[in-house]
Amino acid sequence: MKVLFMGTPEFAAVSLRRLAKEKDLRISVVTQPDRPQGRHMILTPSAVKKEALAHGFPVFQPESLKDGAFMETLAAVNPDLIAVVAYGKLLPEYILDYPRLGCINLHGSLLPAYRGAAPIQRMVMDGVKIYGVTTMYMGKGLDTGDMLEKWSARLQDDDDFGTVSDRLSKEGAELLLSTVRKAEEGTLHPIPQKEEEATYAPKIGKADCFLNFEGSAREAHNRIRGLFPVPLAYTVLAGKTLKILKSEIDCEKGNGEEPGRVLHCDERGILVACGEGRLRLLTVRPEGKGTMSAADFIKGRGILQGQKLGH
RNA sequence: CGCGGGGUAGAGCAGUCUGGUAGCUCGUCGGGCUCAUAACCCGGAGGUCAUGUGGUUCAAAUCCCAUCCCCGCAA
Repeated sequence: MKVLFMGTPEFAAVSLRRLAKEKDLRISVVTQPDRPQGRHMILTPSAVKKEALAHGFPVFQPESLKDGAFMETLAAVNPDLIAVVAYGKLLPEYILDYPRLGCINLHGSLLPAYRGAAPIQRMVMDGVKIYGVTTMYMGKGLDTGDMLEKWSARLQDDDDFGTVSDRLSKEGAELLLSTVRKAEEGTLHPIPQKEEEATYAPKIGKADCFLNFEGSAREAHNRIRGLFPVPLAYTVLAGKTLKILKSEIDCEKGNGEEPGRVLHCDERGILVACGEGRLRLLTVRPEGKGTMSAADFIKGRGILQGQKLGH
């Protein structure tokens, strides 16, 4: 069976790696063009491209899917099925209609909740009870297609974006393979999404990462772990950004203290008043410095107690 | 070559502008105080100041040059 795999980040590369173990699949890969990335704007290939090259799969990196050039590529590859995982662009209708067995997408949430670009971060930031992944036939809209298979688990207190993403990429890869096999056999049972239950998970922006402690301690804690290990939540201390990597909830009840005020500093961390409850910062990264425990941050910088975080 | 901050004792920092004996907080080791202690007091050990056996100088953590590494912004 000829499969065209479309994906870009590491989350997608895990699925590609899994499919690559299936010797009967003839895989071609489409991924985003290399982009200048990082501190020195170095042209960097996507995680999926690296994975594809490691297996010797043909790789295509069209700037656009809408012009004629990609039509020729599609015709040349002539896939029986297209598998899409976090590719980063909506597919035009002619592609959706092309493969005989359809276009199957792996999405990082339990649809119809958290449609969109950043479902995993948003699930953790919202502190959902159950998280999961869904495979679906791709529709014209954003993550609107009929659902095929799901996998889910309970969100643990110590989970963060990193652990959940890691788990979902692995379980999602198995789920995608399962769905691909069932598509091949013709044993899938598509279930339409209930539009009225749909929610959206837009891309994470800078504003999503800012923490001013005005919400509850639990909200702040969920934001911090939902953004760990990237791109990280941050606040502002004395005019400089302070990234926050780890935290714990000290208490959840309101106590009328000014949000963002540093109440106490000791070897356990930095205790901060929130709109509701108190949060203890455990691991931070000051501007221009490396990651350090909050206790280390306190040393050498004098007392932080009474200072205000967030502006 | 996108812009910028940083690399000093096990950890976190000051000292660099204005070259001249290596400092602070904590940890660690020893001693003291105490019914006792994570508290307090006294003392000790621990540093080629990222790298170059680079340049300038009577003298370099400090000024100049090159390289490596970490981080913030931007994308």
